[in-house]
Amino acid sequence: MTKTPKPAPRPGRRARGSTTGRPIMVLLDLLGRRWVLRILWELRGSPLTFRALQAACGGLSPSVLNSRLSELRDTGIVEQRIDEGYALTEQGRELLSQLAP
Amino acid sequence: MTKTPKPAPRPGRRARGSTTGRPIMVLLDLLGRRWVLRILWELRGSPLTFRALQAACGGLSPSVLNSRLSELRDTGIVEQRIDEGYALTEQGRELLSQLAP
DNA sequence: CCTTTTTGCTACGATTTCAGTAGCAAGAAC
DNA sequence: GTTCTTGCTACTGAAATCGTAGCAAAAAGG
Repeated sequence: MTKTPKPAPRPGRRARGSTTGRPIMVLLDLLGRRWVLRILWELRGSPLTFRALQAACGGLSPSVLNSRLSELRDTGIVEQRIDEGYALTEQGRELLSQLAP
Repeated sequence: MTKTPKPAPRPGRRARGSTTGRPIMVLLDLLGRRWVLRILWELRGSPLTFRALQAACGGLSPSVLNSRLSELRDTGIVEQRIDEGYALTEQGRELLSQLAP
């Protein structure tokens, strides 16, 4: 492929996945992490406890699950409820509805 | 990729949820890999060459890019066109439209 | 022809992330 | 008290990814 029929060369973008300033890139980077989509998918119904969520995801490492849950809590997609476990926030539910695979 | 000729879209074993025969798990697993969502996002417009795609993704490793492109080609989401580079297939475009955040 | 540039892709050590198991503190149930 | 569940941390080996260098083939230009 030699002649790239690109009408306009895209402006040079320096975006390193997680360090970009564009929110869409941040979102893509967050969702692109391992198990994140799966976790959101498992939480789409009712809230799940830590261990129930771990079991639902095929017994992934608790360390990784904890990392993902921390990230998702920091971004306000997932929240922790007393006596219920982890659940999608309103924002997270809205996101998942737009992502519905 | 050093000595892995073509170990299927899944090196090792990561299809835990897919053992139930649910293709949604396979899809979530594929999309959950690093850079996959970003690659699809960059290809949403016009086809890009290998190097253009690499630059668009912030200069990710060519080895990783090649791996992801191979996986996406295997699943029929991305195709390679002569003199155009890589592009979304009709199936890939449909998938992205349902995923559009 | 020949030379230069671009492109697709591979190789490989260094770094980061993940898997897998074990285990602990706190609370509830018994 | 003991037993059970839950949320979570620690640790080690394996795997994925990064970052860079480089090559063969095709195209661009002379």
